Formats: sequence, structure tokens, C-alpha cells
Amino acid sequence: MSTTRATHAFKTPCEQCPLRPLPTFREFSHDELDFVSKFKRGELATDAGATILVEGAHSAHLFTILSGWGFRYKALEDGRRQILNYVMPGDLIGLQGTIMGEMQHSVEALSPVSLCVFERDKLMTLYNKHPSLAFDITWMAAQEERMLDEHLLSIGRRTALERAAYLIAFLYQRANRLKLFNGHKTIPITQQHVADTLGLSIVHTNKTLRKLAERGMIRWQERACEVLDPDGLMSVAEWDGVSSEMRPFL
Amino acid sequence: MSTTRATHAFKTPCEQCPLRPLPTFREFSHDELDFVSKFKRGELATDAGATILVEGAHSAHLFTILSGWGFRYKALEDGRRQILNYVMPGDLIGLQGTIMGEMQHSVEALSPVSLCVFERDKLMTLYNKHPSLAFDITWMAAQEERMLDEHLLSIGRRTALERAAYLIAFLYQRANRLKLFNGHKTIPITQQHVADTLGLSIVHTNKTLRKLAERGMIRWQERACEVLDPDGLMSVAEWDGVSSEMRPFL
DNA sequence: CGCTTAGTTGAGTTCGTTCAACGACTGTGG
DNA sequence: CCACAGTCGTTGAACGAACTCAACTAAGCG
Repeated sequence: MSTTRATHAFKTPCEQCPLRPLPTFREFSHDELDFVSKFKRGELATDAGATILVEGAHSAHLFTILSGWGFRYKALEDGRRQILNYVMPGDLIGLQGTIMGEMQHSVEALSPVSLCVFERDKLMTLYNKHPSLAFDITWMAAQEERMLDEHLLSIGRRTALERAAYLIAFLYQRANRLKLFNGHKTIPITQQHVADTLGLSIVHTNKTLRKLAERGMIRWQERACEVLDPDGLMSVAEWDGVSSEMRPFL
Repeated sequence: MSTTRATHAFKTPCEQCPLRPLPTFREFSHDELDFVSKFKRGELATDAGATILVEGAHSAHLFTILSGWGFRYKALEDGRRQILNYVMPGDLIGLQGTIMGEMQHSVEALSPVSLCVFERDKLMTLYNKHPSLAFDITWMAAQEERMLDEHLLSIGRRTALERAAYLIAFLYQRANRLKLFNGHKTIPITQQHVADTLGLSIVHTNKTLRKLAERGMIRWQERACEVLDPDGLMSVAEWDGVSSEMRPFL
């Protein structure tokens, strides 16, 4: 397991943030952008497979994903692991640790990931001086809650095939909205990740994904999942998709 | 199914709130209490079984549970239902609807429930004028996220017996902290609720609960679960319990 | 008194698991 | 350059957990 490679060089100024112009993100006022710029302490880059945040740690920082894919997970003492959700550019991580002291989940990188680092101590200033940004943070927490609600419904009540279809459609839609695909619509996860997300064994996950592949909805290649038929997946899962509303972004 | 009985009579002034003195809740300043008092629009009482909030609705209100038990749930189109979490006194409900427009889950009362009603429109004022309360709302959203993380781990990775033990220990601990028990430690849920929470069938839930009863950890009586051995349940589930830190309360 | 709801139990079936073995590919060290 | 180990995906066989179907009790209520 590789570790986090800390490069605190300040690379991208917020005014030239490559993410912000995306149509999904709401526009920021001059004032807001100015504050975020000062709130940002630096950047951090990690390799694929690196652990970004670890359960039990008292993180002094708050992060926004600038690029790359990752996932949040929890584990039981005997090693059984559950992936809770995936993180993508624009997502805030470490909020739990910042607000309530201790992290109760870990975050691992699926691909090389770069992060914006924010100062924990300045969070109170944000709440005091920039209510609109404070509201944004609540918004993002509520949005995460929504996704978890959906995952819970999925794991609790959907069949293996429906679950798999839901997961892939879900990841596809989120990534697509962020314009993460260029040509081939490929999600960088292994079947082990899928298994740990769906609460299934790897063997049965493999057989289930095979069925989706036989229906021409996905193709598995070199530890990644290529999405061929997002609508088909959505209909298998009886899933309507995520709301298309504008979202905030720190 | 009964409906919500709307009694907008303003009964309990916030200064004499029966909940606030509980040791779990953080102390409020005069200023904060004053604002909450004005933020509160009235009270609402519902019968057991009543639907408090419904999926898809654009709720104009935000609520705090004053007394009683309830649960949040989502359902698939074919009727399969998943209970996401339980709500108890001090919990905020309707935040998703208030912040993001549409509710994506429903809330139902398990017992007679009374609620404080807050004005949605005044929420921006809260963020503008009372950053500490805004922070509290984020805190509560993050706390809900934590609970959902745990549930997801439970449903995804624990066995039926462990899941059942976890759920009951979890509900016991939350209720106990709120001093909801007087003598007999009884949780007002049916086995159907347990099944819909754990993602199991009623039949198998029944057989699983039977095992816990045989071990002397619980006793089932008149549509409720009496908790006899909370520590035993926690050890079956390999669960450490929730953090004992002070919490906010609107 | 019949009707409904909640809980219980047994029998048979299905879904998902574990165990096991194998091929393809990658990276590493001799 | 090859041998070797490690990861990832694949498949078959046997087993077990959880499901459905079905029947029955007990309690509460109009």
C-alpha cells in the first residue's frame, strides 16, 4: 500500500479552477471566490491505491477532490469491508472529522487523485462571514445523505442484478455530469470494489456482472468497467437517476 | 392509515422546552434561544402510524421531534420498502426538502409524535444571523451521515444475527441517552419494521430475533422489543456504540 | 362473532456463499 | 532472459443462508 505523497505546492489558483466552469456547479460571487481562495491552503497529490484519510484519525484538514476517483469505506474488526460511497471531483471529504473530531470512515484513491486542502481552523470564519458558503456545506452534507439513502435501499431491497445495475448507472451518471469521460465511458473499479459496495462475494459479483455483460450493457476490461447502455442499466435497477439541479462547490 | 392531525397551537415555549435540559444537548446562549423561539412557528401532533412527510413532496417546513418515535424510509415502485433510520426527540426532519426542494424519503410515526414546526423561509436568516446554529444544522446532517454509514456497513457486511443485534443495540443506546425509558426498556417497533430495516424477510427476521431471545438478550411483547442485555447485543454485533459527545438541538 | 394484525413454525426452493482450480497479465529479482 | 509471485477475472461444484409458501395461534376490535 502506497502512502500519501504530500505536495503542498500551491498550483491552481481558485480563479482559474478547471472544475468551476462546469455547468453543474453554481456560479460564485467575487466575494465568495475570494474567500475560498484564501481558505485554500494548498494542494495534495496521491497515487492510485493510496489511503487519503483513515478511520479514527483526527484530521486537521478538509479536502475537495480536484481530479481523480476514490471511495469511502468502513471495515469490521475481522476485515469485512463495506464501501459506502465513491468520491469524484468537486466532492468534499473530511467534513466529519473536521466537524465532529474523529473520522469514522476511511477514504482511498482509485486513481491518482489531486486535492485542495482547506484549513480546519478557518471553517468557523466561513460560517461567520459567508453564510452562503455555510449553506453550501450543509447542502453537500444533505446530498451525501441522499446518496446513502439510495445505497441503503439498494443493498437492502434490490436483487444482486438490480444492485449491480444501479451501482454502475449511478457512477456513470455522476461521472458523466462532471464530464469525466472522453470517448470510452470507463469506470476505474475492480470487481472486488463492486463486491464490497454491493455486499456480495466476489464470485457472485463476477457472475452477476457477467449477466449484465451478456445483455450488452457493460464490458469489463483491464480492471475497469466500460458502460455501454446506461439507460438499460437504469431500467434493470428501476432507478430514475439523480436530480439534475445545480450544485455548490468549494 | 391515519393522517397528520394538524394542531398549530403554540404550546411549549422554547424557554421551557422539556428536552433542552437533557445532558446530551449543548447549552444555548440567550441570543440563540431567542432566535429559535421566533423561528418556531408552532407545534404539530400526529397519531401512531401517521405519515409525517412523504417522498416527492415539496415541504415548506422543517421539523424537530419533540416527543415520540418515527422512521424514515424509501420504497421501490413494486412496494419493496427499506427503512433508512429512526427518528427520536431532538432530531431534525425535512432538511432535505427544505434545502434541496423535494423530499426523497418518507417519514412515518411509530408512536404518537409531537413536532416543532419551523418556517422554511427563515432558514436563510438563520444562516445569515446565527452562524453557530448554521453550524449545528451541518453537524446534525453529518451525524445522520455517520449513522447511515453504520447502517450500510451493517446491512452490507454483517450476518442476520449480527445485524439484528446491532439494530436493537443502536436504538437502545440512542433512546437511553435521551432518557426515553422509564423502567422497562421497550422499543416500539414490530418485527416487520425490523425486517424492513435489516433487508430481510419477516419470516427470517422472526427466526433471527428468536435466537436473540433464546440468548436472553431481548424479549418480544405486544408489538415492541424489550431490551434485556444491551452489552450482549453490542458484543454480538461487534459494535462499539455511538460517540457520547454533546449534540446540538434546534 | 368474524376480521384483521402480529408473531410463530415447518417444508421446499432459490440465491448467494465458500472452496477450489485455472488462465491472463504485471512486476520483480536472479 | 526466465522464474516466480501477486492480482484480477473466470468457472464449476457443493453447501448454507435466506426466501417463499403455507398453515396456525393469540390478541385486539368493530
